[in-house]
Amino acid sequence: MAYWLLKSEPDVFGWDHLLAKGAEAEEWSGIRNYQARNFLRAMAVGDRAFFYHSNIGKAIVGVARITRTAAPDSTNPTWDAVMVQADFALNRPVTLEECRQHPELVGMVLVKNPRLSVQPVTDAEWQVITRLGGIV
DNA sequence: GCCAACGTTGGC
DNA sequence: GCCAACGTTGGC
Repeated sequence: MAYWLLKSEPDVFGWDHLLAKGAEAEEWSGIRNYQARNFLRAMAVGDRAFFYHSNIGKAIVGVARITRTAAPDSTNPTWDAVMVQADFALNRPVTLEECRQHPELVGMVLVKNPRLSVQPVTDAEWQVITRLGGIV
């Protein structure tokens, strides 16, 4: 199983919105960047993804699960989208600032390239962040 | 194929 | 609201 990080602007589509969908999956559409698209295509059903809030909060707030591999984006079929479902909330948000400060997280893509909207997360980074945030 | 110009993103 | 960083576009 691979780990990922998905960015969202909470005032557009936030973690609460995904949580509210419960067992219903949401199409992760709107990705218009080749690097991000390639990561979407590398996703497998069952992979986990951190849910990151940019602009407001600037923190990892929850864990989502990939429920469908990449397929044409319904809003623009020349691009791809996966389906995601809320999995667990974190006990507390793990902020970008914390990732910057943490010696094991300074190499994160989130820290090095915060603009990339779909990112890979290493096993080690995943363990550190879930330990920091705590799984509910 | 290079690179300058432009647009977008996101942290501050 | 500003600006730095990055990606994309288009002229050459």
